Amino acid sequence: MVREVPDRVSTDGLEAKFDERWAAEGTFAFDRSATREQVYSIDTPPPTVSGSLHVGHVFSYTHTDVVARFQRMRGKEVFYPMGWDDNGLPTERRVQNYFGVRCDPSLPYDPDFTPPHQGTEGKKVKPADQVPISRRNFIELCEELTADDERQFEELWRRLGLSVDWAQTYQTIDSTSRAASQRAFLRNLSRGEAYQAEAPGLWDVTFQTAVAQAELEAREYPGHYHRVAFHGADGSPVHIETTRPELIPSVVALIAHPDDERYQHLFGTTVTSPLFGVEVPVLAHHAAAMDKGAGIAMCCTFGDLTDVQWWRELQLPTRSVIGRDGRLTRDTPAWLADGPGAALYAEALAGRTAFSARTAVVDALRESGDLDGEPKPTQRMTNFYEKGDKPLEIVTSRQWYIRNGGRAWEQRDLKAELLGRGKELDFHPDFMRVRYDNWVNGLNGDWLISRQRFFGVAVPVWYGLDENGEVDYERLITPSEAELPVDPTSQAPAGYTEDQRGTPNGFVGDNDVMDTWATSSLSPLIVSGWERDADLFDRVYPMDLRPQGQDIIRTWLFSSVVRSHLECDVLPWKNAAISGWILDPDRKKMSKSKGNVVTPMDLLVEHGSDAVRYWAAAARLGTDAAFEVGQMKIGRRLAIKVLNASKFALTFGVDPETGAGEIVLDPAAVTVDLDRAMLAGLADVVDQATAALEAYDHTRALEITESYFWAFCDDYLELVKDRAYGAGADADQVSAETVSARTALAIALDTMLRLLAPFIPFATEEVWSWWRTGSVHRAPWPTAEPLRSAAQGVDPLGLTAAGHALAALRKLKSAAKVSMKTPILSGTVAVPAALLPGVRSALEDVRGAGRATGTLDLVEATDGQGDPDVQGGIVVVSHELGEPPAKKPRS
RNA sequence: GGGCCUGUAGCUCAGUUGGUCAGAGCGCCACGUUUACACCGUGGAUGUCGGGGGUUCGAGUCCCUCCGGGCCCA
Repeated sequence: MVREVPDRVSTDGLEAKFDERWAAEGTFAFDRSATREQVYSIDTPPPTVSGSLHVGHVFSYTHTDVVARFQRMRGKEVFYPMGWDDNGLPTERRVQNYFGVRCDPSLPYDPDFTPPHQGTEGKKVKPADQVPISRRNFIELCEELTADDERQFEELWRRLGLSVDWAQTYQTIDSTSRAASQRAFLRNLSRGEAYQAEAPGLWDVTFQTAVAQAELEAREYPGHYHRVAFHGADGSPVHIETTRPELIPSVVALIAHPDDERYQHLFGTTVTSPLFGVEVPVLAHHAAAMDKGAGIAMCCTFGDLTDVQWWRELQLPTRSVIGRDGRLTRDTPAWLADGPGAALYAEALAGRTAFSARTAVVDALRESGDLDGEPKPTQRMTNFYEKGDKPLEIVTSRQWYIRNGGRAWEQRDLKAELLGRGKELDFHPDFMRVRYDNWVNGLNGDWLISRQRFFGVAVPVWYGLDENGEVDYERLITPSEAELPVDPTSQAPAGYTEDQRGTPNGFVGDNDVMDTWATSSLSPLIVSGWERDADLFDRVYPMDLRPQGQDIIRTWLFSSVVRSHLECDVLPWKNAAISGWILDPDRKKMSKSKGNVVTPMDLLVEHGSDAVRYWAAAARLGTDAAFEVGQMKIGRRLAIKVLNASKFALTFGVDPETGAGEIVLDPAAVTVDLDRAMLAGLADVVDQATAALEAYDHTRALEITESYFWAFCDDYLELVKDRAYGAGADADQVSAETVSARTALAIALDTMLRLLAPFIPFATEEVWSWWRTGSVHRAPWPTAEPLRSAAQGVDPLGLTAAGHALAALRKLKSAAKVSMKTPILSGTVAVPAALLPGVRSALEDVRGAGRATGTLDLVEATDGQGDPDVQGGIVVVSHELGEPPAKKPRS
C-alpha cells in the first residue's frame, strides 16, 4: 500500500525522525523470551567516556551495527547492550580539577560532603588547594561527572544509528560491574588463580603505581654508556658498560654469554665492585648479549627486566636500593655497611634521586680511577608506562596477581589451555589470531592487577593486624558475595567495627583498585547477567561476537578469554571482529596529538549518517582505512538515489485519489523476460550478499548490492520506463506487460531496500515507511528462492544484453553530441551471438528507451566485430538520426 | 632483531583455488537540462600491477630477494 511518497525527497532530518520512532516503537528492544538459539549477542566495547569519541569509533561501531542489523533481519533476537567505561586516570584528573578535590583512601566517607568547586573553567586546581576526600566520595564525584559524558556519547551513537537497545546500558564502574568484578576476583582467589606476592615489578614513580606487562611501552631513551672496572682476585680489571652506574651499589653478579670466549676464564670466579668492594660472582647466561657493550653485564636489583630474569633463574640475592619514590634508600644497605663505600653511600647517595645519585657515583668512579674514558651517549629501548614520561623503575612490592599462563602453575597448564582457546575462536580476519598466539606465547609473568589508584574497583580484601598493630598479609579477610560491592577503605569487614581500623588486632583494607582490564575483561559476563540474572545468562551467554580494535587483542580480548575460561570453562564468544585504524591522507594513524582529528558529530551533521556509515562499511575488517570525505559523498549519493529511484518505481500508474493501480507483490504477475532476467540477477546478488555477511565480509556484501542497484537504475529502470508508464491506459485496464514491469520494480525495490538496510538504515527506512508497514530493520532478510522462482529460469544475462544494447544507442548520440531524446529513425545493430536472445526479447524496451522510432534491425556480430569491453561488443553498424527535439526554454 | 599486514589508474580500493584479471568508484575530458534524481544523466581516456630474480605452457596471484609504508613484540 503506497501511502505518501513525497514530491521532493531528502535525506535531511531522517536521523532524528527515525531515532525517535525506533525508540518509541522499541524496534531494537531485546526480547528476552528468546532462547539461546534464537539470540545473537554482541559484547560491544564500552568507550572511555572521559576521552572523546573520534572518527575511529564511528568507523568500528558501524561495522558492528551492520552485523547487528543483518542478524536481526535474519530473524535473530539481537542482544546488543552498550556500556560506558568510566574507569581510569582521565576521569580522576578531571574530577580533581573540576571539583577541586583529591582522593585520600585513608579518610572516612562523608555522606554530606559538598565539593568546593563546581567546574573551574578548565583551570587546574593546585594539589595543595585540593580538598582531600575519601575514595567513596571521590567515586561519587566521578560518577556525577561521567553522567554528562555518557549523555553526549549516547546522542552521537543514536545519530549514527546504532541499533542498540538503549534500555540495556551499563557502566564499568556501576555497582553491578563492581560486584561482578569483585565476585570474580574472590572466586579466582578461592581457586588459587589470584594470589598476592612480594615480587619485582615495574613501577611508575610519577604516578606511584605498579604497571602491568600489557601497559608497557618501549621507547627510545637517551643515556650514556659508562665503562667501569670491576676487579678480579688478582686485581686485574674486568670492564663492563652500563647506562645506570648509580645501581653499582645493588650489583649481585656479572654475567656474560656462555659461549663468549673472552670471559670463559672468569666463569666461576668472583670480582669486587668498584667503590663499594662487594664481592660478586661471574656467571654465564644465554640472555647476555655478546655484541652489546663489553659483552659482560652487571646484574643489579633491578636495572631492567633482564636483571629480573637473571635474578629469578640464577637465584641471585636481592639488593634493592631504589624505592617507590624513585630515590635511593635513606639507610645504608646492610651489604654495604661494612665496606669501603659506606661513607660514600651515606653522604652522597642516600635519599637522592636516581639521577643525582648517578652524578655522584660517576664523580666517585672518576676519582677512584675505575671509570675508563668518558661516558658515551647512546639511545636505548627503555620501558615506560604507556601514559607516563619517566622510565619505569623495577621495585619489589606486594601486589595481587591473576594467573594467565604467564608463570608456571603446578595445578594446570594454563598457557596451553589459553592457546587452545585462541584456536577455538573465530577471528575476522583470521590472521589476527597470530597476535593472540604471539602474545600468549610471549608472556613471562602472571597478570598484575593491583593499581595504586582510586577510581576503579577496589580489591575486596582486608588484612588482619597482629597484637602490635602490624599488618599480617596472611590473615586475609574477605567479604561474602552477598555483601558485594564493598570498599575496604571505607567499610569494615563483617565482625569488625570501623573503629578497629588500623588498631592492634584490628584490620586494614587493601588500598588498591584493580586494573581496568580486570573489570572490562568481565564485560561478557557483566552484560549477560552472570550470577545476577540466570535467566538472561542462559539466553545470551556465551556470546556470539566481540568487536574490537587490533591494539587491544593482548589486553581486552586476551584477558576476557582468561576470565571466561577460568570462571565458566568456555570461550566468552564465538567470533572476534577486528577493525582497522583510520589513517589520515598522509597515511598516518589519526590521533589527537597530531591535530588531525575530526569531530564525529560534525561529520554526521555535514554528510548525513548514512553517508558516514557507507564510508565505514566500505572498509574491510582488519584493514586500515583512509579518512575519505569522497567516500562519504558517494554514500550520500547512494542514499539519495535510493530515495529517488524508489519514489519513481512506486508511483507508476497509481491514482493517489483512489489507490487504483496499486502494486501487488505477486511474482506470478512478472511475465516479461526482461523483468524476469532482472529478478534472476537479483537472486544471485542476494545469495552473494548473504554469504558475504555470514562470513563477516560486510564490504563485499555492500559492493555487490550497490553495483546491482546502480545497474538497476541506469539500465533496467530506463528500459522499462515506457512500458511501466503504460501510457494512455486507464488505471484499471493496463496491459499484462505494464503490470509485469511495475510488479518487478516493486519486488526488486523491496529486496534491495532490505539488502541495503544494514548499511544505510535511514534512507531505507524512509522508503519503507512510504509503502510498507513496520520497520525494514525488523523485516526478514531476503532469500533468493522466491526471486528465482519468479524469474522462471530466465537467464540474468538478458538484462545485461539489453543494457549493453541501450548503451550502444546512447553512445552514438553521445558521439554525435545530441540530446538523448533525439530519435533514431532507423538503424542496424550487430550483437554477439551470446547476447542476441536477450536483446531480441527486450527489443521493444530497447527501442523505447533509445527512442528508436523506425526499424531497428539486429544482426549477429561477426568475429572481431566490436570490443567485448565496450557495450559487451554490441555495435551500431548504421543509423539515421532524426531531429533533436526543440529545447524547452529555461525556466 | 622476530612476527603480522600492506604496496594495482591522479585518489580510495576490488581482483576467491595461478588460465577474459588489467577492474570499480571518485577525479578528469566531452556531451546532454530526459517530468525519479543537477546532491543529475550519457559517453570517453587513463596502469612496466613497488623493483629484480625464479617455478610454470601461463604469474597482481605461488617461491626467493631487495625497496617503501603501517602495526605488534624484543
